[in-house]
Amino acid sequence: MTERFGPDLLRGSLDLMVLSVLAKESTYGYELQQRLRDASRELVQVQAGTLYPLLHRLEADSLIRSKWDASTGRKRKWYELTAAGRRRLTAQTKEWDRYVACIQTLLAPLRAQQPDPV
Amino acid sequence: MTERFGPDLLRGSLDLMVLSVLAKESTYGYELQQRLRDASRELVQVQAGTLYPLLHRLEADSLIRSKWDASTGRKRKWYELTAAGRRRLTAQTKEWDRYVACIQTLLAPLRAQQPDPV
DNA sequence: GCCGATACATCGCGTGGCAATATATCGGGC
DNA sequence: GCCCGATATATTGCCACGCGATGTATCGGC
Repeated sequence: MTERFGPDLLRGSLDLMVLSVLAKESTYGYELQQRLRDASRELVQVQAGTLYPLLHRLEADSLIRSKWDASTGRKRKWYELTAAGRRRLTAQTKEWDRYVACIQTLLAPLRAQQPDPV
Repeated sequence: MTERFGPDLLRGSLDLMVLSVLAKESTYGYELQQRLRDASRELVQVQAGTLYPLLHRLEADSLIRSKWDASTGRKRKWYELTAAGRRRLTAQTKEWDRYVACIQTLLAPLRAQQPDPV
């Protein structure tokens, strides 16, 4: 039962995660939160005070688009990716991969010294 | 010629990078900066205004230890890892690996949709 | 002597995750 | 009918930290 990831780690890729969830399927804030929690085995627990401002920010940047809808029973704010959002997602994924590869290289000699436990 | 990584990305792993450099070899601030720059092909360019406070922070947490020395020609503040620093490095590396694996899982369905260009 | 590289330091700014708090609605148990 | 916990969104203030700007000092080459 490992702890959830700290704020500094999340900072680098929360946007990416949210965009990727919305790329799979349009949804609303609260469910998005559950989705991230479940898909990460409780490791990514985005707080409400983080998520909603984040969504507003993405919308202000026209990366996502929102629409209030109560037809599914409850009044919810549904979000979907825009074309710009999809482009950003692609770019951000590439950026993330580059970053991971970079750190991997930096840590490589260290791992050689202390071989990783399989 | 890709751009250097943004502040939000670095936030998650700058400590880790600095600790890993010092694990290989004790050194001083300015050279540490060059080492990171070179080892990352210019992608990680830690600013002086970031590096020095960071080193002070690590030292305050007893993860590194410093010593002024001018015997190599110039007056420099040399840093080396403490035992606690080595332990932290190990822990932080594990945390990083877990995090990367987690994001990898979240992004997996996306990559399946849009297969990565070899 | 001047200038650029080396070397360390500090300040103020902006960003963004977080806890706390607020508000409203819904369904189930009693 | 009423209460309570889950659902659902929003805002506020706090704090950590990367960054640009700026300051200071030393060294070597021209």
